[in-house]
Amino acid sequence: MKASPEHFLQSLSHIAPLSDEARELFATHTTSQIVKKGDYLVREGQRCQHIWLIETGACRAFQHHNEKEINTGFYFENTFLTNLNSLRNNVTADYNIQAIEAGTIWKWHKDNLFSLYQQSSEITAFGRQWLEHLFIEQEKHNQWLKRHNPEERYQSILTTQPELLQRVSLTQLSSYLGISRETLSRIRRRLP
Amino acid sequence: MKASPEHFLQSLSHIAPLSDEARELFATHTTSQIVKKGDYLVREGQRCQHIWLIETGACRAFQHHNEKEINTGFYFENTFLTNLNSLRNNVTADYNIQAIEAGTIWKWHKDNLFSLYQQSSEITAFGRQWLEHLFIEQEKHNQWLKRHNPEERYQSILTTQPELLQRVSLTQLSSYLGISRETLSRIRRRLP
DNA sequence: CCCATTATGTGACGTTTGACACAATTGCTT
DNA sequence: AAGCAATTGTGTCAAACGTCACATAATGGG
Repeated sequence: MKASPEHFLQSLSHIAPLSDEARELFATHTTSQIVKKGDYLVREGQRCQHIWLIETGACRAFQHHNEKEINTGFYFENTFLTNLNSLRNNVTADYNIQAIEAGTIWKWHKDNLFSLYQQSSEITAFGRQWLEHLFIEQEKHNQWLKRHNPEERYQSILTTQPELLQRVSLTQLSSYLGISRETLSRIRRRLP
Repeated sequence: MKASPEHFLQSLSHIAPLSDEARELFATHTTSQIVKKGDYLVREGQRCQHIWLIETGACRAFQHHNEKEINTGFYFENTFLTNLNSLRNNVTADYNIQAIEAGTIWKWHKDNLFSLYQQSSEITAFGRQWLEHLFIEQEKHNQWLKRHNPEERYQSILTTQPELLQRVSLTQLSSYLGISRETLSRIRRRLP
């Protein structure tokens, strides 16, 4: 099997199933792209035109605020990412998406995506279910932020996504946790 | 036109259009319900079986944590609400949905909803677009929590959703802002 | 392999927040 | 209208956090 996103889409079947035909249709409209560390997929102020699927590598979403960078999400292999607000509502992006590791990604132009939705009700159903999944994750993240204090948030990263610490700098992680770099450093010192 | 959710669905057309036929199909599978202040639509530990549409009144989503209540969302007229994780994945709910004002709501059972998705690709497309909208709102809310300090968060509520202060207690609002009741009280004192 | 650059740790200090206790106010019920 | 319960405000104090400054460690390019 030549490299393609089809294998990934199949692995998603527990979240949102797709027939072989729909998967192939989806895969024929994508192109591969190599990204270097630091490359931007979208910048604040631009209009986002694609959705991406990370084959290898990692990306972050962040926005500038008061001379600092606020990291709002980290994305790794086999995840979709896009600036949905910009893509869907044709407005300028209010956050950046940047590669933090070199790698390769698949991309779909939004015109192709919308066309696929119209061609295949199965792909639309896939989109709905995928968005349900995304929404639920986002809602959980939201509750997590409000329910836990900084130390608890760091602890839960340690236990539930330890790989994050291997692939993301502590400076980036600190703003994701909603605290300063120094506070994160001190939390790490006083934990086992 | 007799009371029905159809009028509301039409008003959503800028977010997600529905034909007259699909709207009517959607509306024929709903039932009306009267809720009193304090009624629960879902409790933690139960399985959520419905989606609701608020015609009049207001609801909140909250979870218990360390003897306190963390409010994670407030919902008013003409908005859908459900515990999507519980509804979709058939797991027990990890947060409550409760009416905070008396009113009337429309409800759809999840079996009906899933059946409607299968009957009408237009309703599936509506679901996808509605979820896109929900995801974007949730994502913005997350960024807002990380970007602003408590005082800025309260300020932005004042300017962008002043009605929230009329319909939600300050105790409830404080946990939504991620701060204690007392801190919110002091922020209010030192602002004009 | 060395040096420059970046990332991370730490000390000091002022500010903010949370927790607890209690007072004042509001709102609802009878 | 009175009285009770719930909500909101406030005083005090300790703990947590942010900021600034600088030290140390790790990384990467030439």
